[in-house]
Amino acid sequence: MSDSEKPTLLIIDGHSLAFRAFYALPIDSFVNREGQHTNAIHGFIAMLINLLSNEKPTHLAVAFDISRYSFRTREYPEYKGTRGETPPEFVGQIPLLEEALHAMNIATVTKEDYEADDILATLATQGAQQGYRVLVVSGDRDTIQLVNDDVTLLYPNVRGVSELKVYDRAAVLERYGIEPHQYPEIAALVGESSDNLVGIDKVGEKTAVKWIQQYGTVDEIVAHADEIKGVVGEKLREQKENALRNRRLNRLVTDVELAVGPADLERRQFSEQALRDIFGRLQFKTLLDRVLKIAEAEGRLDGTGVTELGTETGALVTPPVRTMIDEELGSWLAKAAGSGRPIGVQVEYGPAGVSGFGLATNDDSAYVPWAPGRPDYRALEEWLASDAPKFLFHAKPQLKALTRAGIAFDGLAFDTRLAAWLLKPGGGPQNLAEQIYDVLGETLPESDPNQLVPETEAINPATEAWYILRIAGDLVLALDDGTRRVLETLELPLVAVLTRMELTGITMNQEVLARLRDELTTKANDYAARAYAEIGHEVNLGSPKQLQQVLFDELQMPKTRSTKTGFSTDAASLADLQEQNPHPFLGLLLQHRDATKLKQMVETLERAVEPDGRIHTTYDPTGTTTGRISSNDPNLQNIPVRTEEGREIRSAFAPGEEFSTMLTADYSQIEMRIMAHLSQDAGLIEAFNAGEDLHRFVGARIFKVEPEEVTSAMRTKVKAMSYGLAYGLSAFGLSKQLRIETAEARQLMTDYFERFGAVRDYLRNVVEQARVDGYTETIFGRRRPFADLTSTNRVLRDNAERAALNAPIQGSAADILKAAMLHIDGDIRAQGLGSRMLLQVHDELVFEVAEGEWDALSAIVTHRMSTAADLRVPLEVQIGKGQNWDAAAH
DNA sequence: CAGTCGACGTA
DNA sequence: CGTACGTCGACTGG
Repeated sequence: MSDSEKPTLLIIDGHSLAFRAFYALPIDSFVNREGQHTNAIHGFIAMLINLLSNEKPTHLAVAFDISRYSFRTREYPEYKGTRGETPPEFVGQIPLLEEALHAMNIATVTKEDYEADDILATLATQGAQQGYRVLVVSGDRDTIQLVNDDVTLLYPNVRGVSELKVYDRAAVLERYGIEPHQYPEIAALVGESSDNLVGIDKVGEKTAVKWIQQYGTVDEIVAHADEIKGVVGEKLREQKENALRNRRLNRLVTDVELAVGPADLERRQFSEQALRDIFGRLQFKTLLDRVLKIAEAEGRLDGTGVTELGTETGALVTPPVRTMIDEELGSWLAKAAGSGRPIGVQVEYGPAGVSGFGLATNDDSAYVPWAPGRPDYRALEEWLASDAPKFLFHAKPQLKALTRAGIAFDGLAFDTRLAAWLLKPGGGPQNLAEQIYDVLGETLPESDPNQLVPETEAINPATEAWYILRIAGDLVLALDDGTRRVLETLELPLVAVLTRMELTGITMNQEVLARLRDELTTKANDYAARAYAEIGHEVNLGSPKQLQQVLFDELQMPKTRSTKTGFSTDAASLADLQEQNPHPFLGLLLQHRDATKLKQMVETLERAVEPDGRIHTTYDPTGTTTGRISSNDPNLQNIPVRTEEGREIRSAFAPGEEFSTMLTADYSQIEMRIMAHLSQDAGLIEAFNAGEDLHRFVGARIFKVEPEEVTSAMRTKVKAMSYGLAYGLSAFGLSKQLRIETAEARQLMTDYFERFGAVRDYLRNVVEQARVDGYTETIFGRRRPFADLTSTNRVLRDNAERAALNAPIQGSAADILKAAMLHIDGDIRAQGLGSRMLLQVHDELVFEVAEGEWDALSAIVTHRMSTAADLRVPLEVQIGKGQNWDAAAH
């Protein structure tokens, strides 16, 4: 068979090429509307298009590294150690590139513990044996060793990826004077700086080639080292171990066990829609047209929706699920968990409890049906309870189910949902199927819960576990060091703490709630009746639309701030109306609002009380963009505190029966303290170190009076100003809030910044830095990306600026309390205390205190909260004690 | 019945 | 024209 009749197998080293493209194309010219850099993807796809039209491959695959670690780093930890941290602009491009490739239905191949080069070597070897013309595309010179009569290397120029240099056997002979398979012998002697492989001093390419031509291999050269004269001979004898080690490491593995072979890589049809989706997100208009043109010419568009998952798409092949019990499970676990490799875990559970486990390695998966108390599950239980690394998606609800079933769990080493949120705190996938599509670009067959006889079988937990590992492989590559640190030191350990808090819940005094509900119902009805009397008819006071009718049509009141659907009837607007146009209806309406709002809240809480007499909220550690935790079902982070009536609701939160009292602990002015720390403003730092009332201190400076001369009006203004700073408050906003003239507000801000100039410099700098970096960062290294800072739309840009200004402050405060929670939880357990942490409200923690433990607990909490971070100012903690949440406030 | 809006509780 | 949330009732579109 002549070459032109042979099928052509094209295999590409994905990372290597994407990295070359990254450095070849200007970073700033390729950014999509989300602020994601796309230059590497663009360059890669452009190169791919050229290859498709020039080489017309019949078979195609792109290989990716799964992580920086492989069997080579195990043998030689310094391997590739010279490579610095991934440039931030490169982060996130690989997953998107994979998505784009999947949209084109091009297979991507990875293998745990190996590098992409080894996959290339394996597929090239198999391809050549099976009669393919093989083209290998890689920017790694080690792949020269693969070249032979059937295998050609296409190597990107220094300039980038627009041109590829062809290395066939003749070209290698001409360039290096040796056979391709001998190339690694030379590299081993000379060394390869990009892999951090040090060669032999004084030996360059010339000497190496000479030796190889004479002796053939490094082994032989070393064996005859005595024959080599001069300084180089001496160096060789001294450093021969380097060369031998290099030779071991640069030998590519040609028999990696892969889920696919060349024949599986035949090019396939793909969906135009899927392609448009991803290229649309990347904003690759020209490339989309070019890909579509080629695909159409080749007849590769199938005109259908998103591609189905499975072998026929060229996606990685899902390993078959094996159901295991008894000894088989024990030995499977021992083997899979051997050498400390992580295992993907998906706990299957329902209302009746845990019903099974999905477990997976990269190429194998197992389903374990669960039945409590069977002795043959001991291996599983021991492994679950051990610190052997486990990768999960959304671990918390699964940990809750395990705890309820009495199954101990430890070793949460990765949570793909948490990791995805850290990388993109905006939203991200909520369930596994979404994340599989998001990260891997594959669509799961979804079973319709409404169908009696499902058309498709629900995905097995074992397969889910396998997907989780694959997703983790991709996400790990996208994590920068700071984000990884936040994940490993804060978010992952916090999962167990939040799990305990949710399971513990908080006792409610239901008599108090019932009494409140009665009182509020009476009040609300009373206000409503009196309000109706004022206007002469009934109206739904809860309907903004009907209220507008009453206020602006019937009562002819002046128009308020306009909303999308008319004019505002919110409390501030009604207060304004009351001033301009006093009417008893307005006051009654406001009072009715207050009463009904509180009544609804009480009723919500009553409904939420479970049979144990306690409310179990659910914390969402991915609920915010800044790093805070949110609370829902019910939300216990917005229980009223500002008004006397509202606080009565707090008094219904009580310690459990066996507990003596409640303890609340909160940070005072933590956000201002973080501002002082980050801005290093000498005045503000002094204010906190002086230990006197912050607003009084600041007020004295601004109004140029003695602290004791600061009036309460002055203090109010300063307080509003200080708090507003961290939100990006404008003079206009300040004037509105304080009901003062804009000029006065502007003067206040000028005076403020005159005295605390470093604060202004800091705030400006945060935004500027975020514009350059594309993200902000907290003290602990948590990042929040921002795209709109460079938007030409002023509203978008201004909003982004205020959010960017606030993110490091709010986020750092969140980090600090999280760190404190971890330490407190650790201490409570280490000291074997019975007291329990119940609630977290952003800067406050609530505990129930066991008999006789007040001193121990308050010491732990005070110590751990005040030392949770090392700032330039002290972290002040206030502790309160009382028989309910309200009474325990200070 | 699901999704959106206005309003309002918290830090 | 002040950041970050969750929840409610009314309303809208189907």
